[in-house]
Formats: sequence, C-alpha cells, structure tokens
Amino acid sequence: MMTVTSLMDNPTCYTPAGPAVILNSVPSTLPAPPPSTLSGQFPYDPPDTKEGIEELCPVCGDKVSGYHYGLLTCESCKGFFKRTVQNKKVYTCVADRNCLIDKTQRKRCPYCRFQKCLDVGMKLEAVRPDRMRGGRNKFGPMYKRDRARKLQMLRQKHIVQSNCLATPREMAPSSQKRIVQSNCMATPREMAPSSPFLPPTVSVTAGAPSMYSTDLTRVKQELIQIPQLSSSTSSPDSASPSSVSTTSQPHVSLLPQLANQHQYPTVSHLRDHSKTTWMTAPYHHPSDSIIHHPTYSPKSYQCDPGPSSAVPVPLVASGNGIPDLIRDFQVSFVDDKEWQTHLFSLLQSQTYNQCEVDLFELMCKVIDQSLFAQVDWARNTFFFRDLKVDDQMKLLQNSWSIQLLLDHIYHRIHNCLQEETTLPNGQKFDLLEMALLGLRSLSEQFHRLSVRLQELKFDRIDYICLKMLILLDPEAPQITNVKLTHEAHERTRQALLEYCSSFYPEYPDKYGHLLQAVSELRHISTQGEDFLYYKMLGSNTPMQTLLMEMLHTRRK
DNA sequence: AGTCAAGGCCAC
DNA sequence: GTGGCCTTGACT
Repeated sequence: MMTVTSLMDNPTCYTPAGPAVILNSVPSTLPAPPPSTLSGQFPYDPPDTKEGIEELCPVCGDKVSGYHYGLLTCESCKGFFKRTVQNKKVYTCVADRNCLIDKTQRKRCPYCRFQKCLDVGMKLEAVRPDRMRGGRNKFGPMYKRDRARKLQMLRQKHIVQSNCLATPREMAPSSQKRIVQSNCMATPREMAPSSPFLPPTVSVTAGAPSMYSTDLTRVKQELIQIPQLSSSTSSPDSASPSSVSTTSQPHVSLLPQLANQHQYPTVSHLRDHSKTTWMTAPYHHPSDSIIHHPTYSPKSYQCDPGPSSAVPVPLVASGNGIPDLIRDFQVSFVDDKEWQTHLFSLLQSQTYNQCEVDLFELMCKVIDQSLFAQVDWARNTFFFRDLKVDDQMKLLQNSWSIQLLLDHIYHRIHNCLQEETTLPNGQKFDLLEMALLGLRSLSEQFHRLSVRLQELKFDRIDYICLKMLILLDPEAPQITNVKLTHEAHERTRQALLEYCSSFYPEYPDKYGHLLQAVSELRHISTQGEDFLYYKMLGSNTPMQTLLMEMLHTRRK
C-alpha cells in the first residue's frame, strides 16, 4: 500500500554499502550529462536560461522534458505517474521495497518507482480528477518561481566561472572571493550539473520506504542495539538483512536503511568511507557557493573559523595534559567539518529539484534526522554504551534538544555556522530557528549564551565534555542504572574541571560557568520542546516520527 | 500567437 | 504497461 505520507519523507540513498557504492555503481547506467551544446533543446526554457541547467529526472535520471506534477521530470515518469494515479493502481514489490530506479531499470518495479515519484515530490493533486485537458493548474506560479531561481543560480554560476578564468588582476571583488575560491578548486565533476545520482546525499532513494511509516520504538531500540564500535561490526555493511521488519503494518521497517542513511557521520562511517571522494570532496551543487560558503556576518559575537576550530589547540599542541577520559570521549566525535557538510547535504537532499517546500515540515525532518544521528553517535560513546537500552533511550529523551542547541552554538562559534542558509531551490532556511525548535523568540537568550561561552574561550574539548555531561544526566527521569550514570557524570565533570584548570588558569571560573551554561541550555530547549510539540500537534506534519515520539514521551 | 503542463493516443 | 508524440486550453 502506498500512501501520501511517503511524500513527507525523502530519505537519501544510502545503500548498505554506503555512498561510495552509489557513486561507483550508478553512473554506468546513466546517460552522460547532456553537453552544453544541447542548449536550446528544451521547449520549456528560454534559451538564456537553459544553458547550464542540464537537469536529470530525479526519479530515473533520464532527460527532463519539463515540469510535470510539481517538478522537473522525464516524459516517461510523467506518464507513469499519471497512469498510476488516474487508474488508482496498486503495486507490490517482490523485493525489499528499495529497488534501484534508474533509466534502464525503472520498468522493473512499479511499486518502488511510484514510491520514488512521491519521495522526490511529485504531487498527486496535480493529476486532474476530471481529466480535463489543457489549461494551467495552481502550480503554474510555482514553476515560474522555480525557473526564476534556477536562472538566478545559473547567472551566479556564470559569474563565478568567469571569475575563475579571470586573471588575478580581473579577480572578483572581495565579496565574492570565498565563492570563487571554493568553486575554482572544484573538479569538473564537482562543478557538474545537479544529478540525483552524483552526490550521495542528493541522490534520492529508489523507493526507500518512508521513515514515518515505521515502528519507531522498534527502530529506536534496534538502532541502539546495533553492534557498537568496539565490535567492528558497526560499519554500514553490517546491517543484517534479517533485521528488516516484516510486521503486519502496511509499511516495511526501515531499520537497515535508517541505520545507514543518517546524514551525520559516525565513527564507523569515518572509518569506512574516509577514503571515498565524497568525504573529501563534497558535492557541489550549483548553489553550493551560497550553501557551503556563506558570507557569515556575526551578530554579537565573532566567529572563529581559524585552523584551531576543527582541531582543539591544546590537544594538538601539547599532546599531553588532556585527561585520559576526554581522549576516550574524543573517539566518538567526528570532525567538525563533517557535521556541517552533512547538515547541508541533508537540506539539499530534502529540497533537491523541488520548487517549494514547507519550511516547518523541512525543519521537523531535519531535526528528526538529527535525532537518528544522535542515537548513532551516542551508542558509540563511552559509558553510554555500557548502559541498557531502556536507560539509553531515557537519556536520549532527556537530552536530545539540548544537544541540538549545543551543537549549533558550538558550530556557530567555531565553524561559522550561519543563522540562515539558502536551499538549493532558493528558499531561505532558518538554522537558528531549527536549533531553537521553532521558537525564534528565544534567539536573544541563545545569542547571550553564545557570547558568554565565546568569552569563556569555549573550545572543542569543553564542547565534548558538555555533550557527555548532558547525555549522562543521572537525574534523567526513570533511569534504572543511576549508579553508573552518576559515576559517569561525576568522572566527566572531574575531567572537565581538570582540563579547565590546566589549560585555562586565566579563567578560574570557567568550569562553573560551563555548568551554568548547561542549565541555561536546558531552560531554552525545554521551552523549544513545548513550542514544537504543540505546533506539530496542530500542523500537518507526520506524527509518527522519532521527533514526535521524543516530544511526546517527555510530556506523558 | 506562443507557451507549456495537463491528458490522450498508440506502436511497441 | 511503457513512453514518445500529439492535442488541448488557460495563461501570457
């Protein structure tokens, strides 16, 4: 059974073998990107706009013939979608409902093909119930805006390219310098037009079922139970096929996909994919110049994007003096750059080739994905991994929103995470609002806290310790192993105190201020949770999400 | 009159 | 059932 709820989710294409496999396996069956000389062949674009916009169908990768049912697709997927909806066809998948859909295999599994049509955003309501021919529908203005955005991006790209070719004397003005630098360094492939298959996070899954249709408790528990880092089986390859749920629910469990498709990297991912090109050379969407290299204008505090931001100075500089426990913690933390890369990749994948998205819905999706990432991160962390699943769940329920907030503060201070970003379709997405769970009015508190932490020289090790302290909260409701949690918390506090005293003697109260900051973070995030919970209840966003479950559990 | 996104047709 | 091409008709 296929439902409209699938529209709500747009999981990205992480096969058990990971993103690298997609890069290696798909292009052979794809048509080569149309050369720029094809400019002018598409009837839907004025000649000056289509040069460089070499769109491929987000469903199958075939050549796009125009806007159909909400987005640019090929003629065959248009026809397929129309027939399916008009004739109310019900398909079944003989495999695992995650069949690869590309130009050569799109006929093999109509179930997965239709699922993918919905996943990428084809709109059921664009199929006319009365079958009236001709005319225009309500999406006309949306198509127009989308064209305008694409044209704008294209022009920007041309400016960048011409600047790349320019001699130093002709270089771009300083306002464009960063954009130019980033794109000039890109390989031809990275500069290639957007394809649903090129970037792992931009590719759209071949009919992967919606996460919103899964048994979330089961997913959550099983996610936690996935063998941990120490067992060396936590690589994406290791998800057992047997863990695919075959419950009586209309939708298949996503567990293997979910466990592997999260957008944020895990230690195991870093291990397994550290040599793949996507980790070192992120995909460059034409709009990447905006997305990945924002011109950050700090509000009331300075961003510190220097070389010390990604790697803590004390650790590298001295190599000693860091408490051993903190060294153990560091193992489960990924490189800072990856955090942002994956955040933006997720935003891209959720909006790829879509004219307009509901920003609140998008925010909920991204938060939801970050929860899966948190689960994945936490299960590899020291102390936490020794707790029972029930306690692990309680601790995550108790801390997820503070973690989200702390992540944003840290990345704003050290990695120039900006307040807002431009999505591939040109819409603005408010990153700060997301960190505040939708409650923008808390931004003043957020900024004040950010300033104070920056004044305290809040560094990466502080950040790691605070995250662990927040996670291992012995006062989390209903945990059973209070003893271990309390002990873990105490040892972490002790390690942080030791670190602060050793490395920041000029800030004698730093440790106390950091703990105070945690209290404030909790205060802010609790308000955010309340706001989001009631807003989600009153909205059309899917209710069966991990996010909703987290919000609901705390309010039982 | 031209555009273009709907639905329709029909060879395969 | 598929998919390339045709027809339609609101909109510009």
